[in-house]
Amino acid sequence: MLSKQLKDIYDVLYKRFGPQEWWPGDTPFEVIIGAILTQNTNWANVEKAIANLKKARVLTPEKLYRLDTGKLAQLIRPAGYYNIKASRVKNFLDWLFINHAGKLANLQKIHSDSLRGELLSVNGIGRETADSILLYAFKRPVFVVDAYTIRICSRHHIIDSGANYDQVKNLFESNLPADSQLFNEYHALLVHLGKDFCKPKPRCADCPLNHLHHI
DNA sequence: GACCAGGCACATC
DNA sequence: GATGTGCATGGT
Repeated sequence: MLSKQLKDIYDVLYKRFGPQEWWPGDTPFEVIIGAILTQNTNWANVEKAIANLKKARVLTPEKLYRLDTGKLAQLIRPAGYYNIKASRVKNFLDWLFINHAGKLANLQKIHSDSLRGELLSVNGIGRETADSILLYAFKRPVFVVDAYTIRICSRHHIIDSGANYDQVKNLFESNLPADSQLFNEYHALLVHLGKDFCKPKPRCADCPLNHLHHI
């Protein structure tokens, strides 16, 4: 039974690592900007970039929308890929202001599937970033898949290697209750596990999930 | 110095 | 649909 297996994994991780209290960020807007900045980037570097934005007092939709893209790029330099990420932040803001009056509150009434489609239409927002925004900024019961999720599930034979993003997302969403708090904690726990035990070059001898394979 | 980090778009086959 | 490449800083 897949749902029991997924629940067992969650219980093991929660007991081992405890609550993760994601997403780190004071406001939904900060969560969204962080979701774009953390693409393929260590979170510690993103924190430096966000600190720069706060220090410059531009971490609001209005201020960032008006800020010159080159200036934005310099502020977010520590996050890496700063030119392309500055464009991506701008693309999101263009969409927000042109289609939704620049107000995040206007997004609350949009259904998750529809909002996901709109976010995916923004150049620079892909599936993981869109799902992170839906779950962590808007509390929608959407499961976020990332490189760690696929690697962990693949190595523990929960999915076959080569499974794509949507297959893995569908697996979790179909076999767990649609609970945003559960999905929040589950994804964060998988990332924690991945950082400690599931790097590309495996060091999985002491992985907490190993004892679940009691064949 | 090598490796890695909470991806994505785009070109190409 | 699968695969390869550019994008870039900073920690271990």
